Amino acid sequence: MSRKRIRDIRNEELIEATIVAVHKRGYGVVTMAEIAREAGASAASINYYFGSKEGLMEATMLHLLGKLRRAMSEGYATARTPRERLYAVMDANFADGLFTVPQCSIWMQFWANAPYSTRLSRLHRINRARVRSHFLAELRALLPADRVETARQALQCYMDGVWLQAAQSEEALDPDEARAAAHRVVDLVIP
Amino acid sequence: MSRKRIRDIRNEELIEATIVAVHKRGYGVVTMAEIAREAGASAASINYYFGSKEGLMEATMLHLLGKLRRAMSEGYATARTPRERLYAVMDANFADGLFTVPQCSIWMQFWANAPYSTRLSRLHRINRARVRSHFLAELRALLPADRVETARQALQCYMDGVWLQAAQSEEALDPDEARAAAHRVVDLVIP
DNA sequence: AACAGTTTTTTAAACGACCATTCAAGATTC
DNA sequence: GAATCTTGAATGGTCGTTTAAAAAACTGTT
Repeated sequence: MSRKRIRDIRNEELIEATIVAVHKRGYGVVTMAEIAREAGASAASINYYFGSKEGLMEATMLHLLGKLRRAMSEGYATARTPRERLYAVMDANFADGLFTVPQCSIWMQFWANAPYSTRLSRLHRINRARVRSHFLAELRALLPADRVETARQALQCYMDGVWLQAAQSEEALDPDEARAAAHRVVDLVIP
Repeated sequence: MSRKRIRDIRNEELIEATIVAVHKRGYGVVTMAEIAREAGASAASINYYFGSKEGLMEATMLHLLGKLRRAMSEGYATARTPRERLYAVMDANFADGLFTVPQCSIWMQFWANAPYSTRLSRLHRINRARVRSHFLAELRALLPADRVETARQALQCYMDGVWLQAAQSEEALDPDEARAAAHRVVDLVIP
């Protein structure tokens, strides 16, 4: 039990260090040594835990996807109407613990690199399909059928676009404001 | 004059090869040798023309930005009403010669890497500001002042989001359909 | 509490591969 | 014959991964 715990703690620490290091230096050029320094460990120990650099990156992506999935489940649990659930999908993407520059940044990097890794692109496709089906389910209850698809594209692309911009930001983000803006966009699309 | 011509031809060829090679292999991992092979030249000759890998990448980005700027100017020239000009901004982003998988892909890669290069991020900021001011100018003529900013965010982020998705596509893109979808989104936001 | 044996964790150093860039010599164009 | 262009080979450096050995953590026994 205690043995298991150590492994989990190290995993978490190394993944957090990966997020920070990738944000600081960029996915393409960050080195194992830099990630290790960020975590106060050695490059060799990262390989001990994750097998390879690619394994570390995949684990980091899984970690972020899990965070996003949990944030969305929580929101869904309390939302009662289709519109509230639509807000909830948005809010999950702009949740306090998720909508930070380093995380938007690393998400962008993964996104850009997903086409070159079958494992990453698989994770990516699954996540996108889930968001998509959530949007469709709620929009069908709010709009006539012939306007659902356009609204879905508008909202889903909006979310992606906000993250894309956020990754470029030089100041800290304001999740509250982001959620408020997202609600305004929802209200614009579905009066 | 003829000497000048050769240099221009080579520049163009090498930049096109760069776009294809970066699309195939990824910005972070593509090598000079791969770009050279794509162009049917040697890695050394790329350095002869562009000085360094970073110089080549910057020139490629400038090339793409120029394309986008020209596409937008053309559209603006014929558009007569604010709504038509709004369509024109969208159409420029989804123009036939621009909205292809390799170009969306490389754009994404540059985007992801812009924060780590002062030169790239500068180009990026300038382009974004120009698109933004175009949007604002037209939207102010179409909407009450208190709804302009929300509409601008919705449309600009939508554009970014579409590119982001397009970069992941495994099939060829359909610029016609993309423009039609963009028009529908404009109509959704500005009834 | 102390100790010896076992397992898990850590890292310094070595390895091997890869890559951007330079350079000098040759090819091409004017 | 001079200027421009091209490239094979050499250079110098970087990085991911492996390895072997040490350190630390744990276990059961006395």
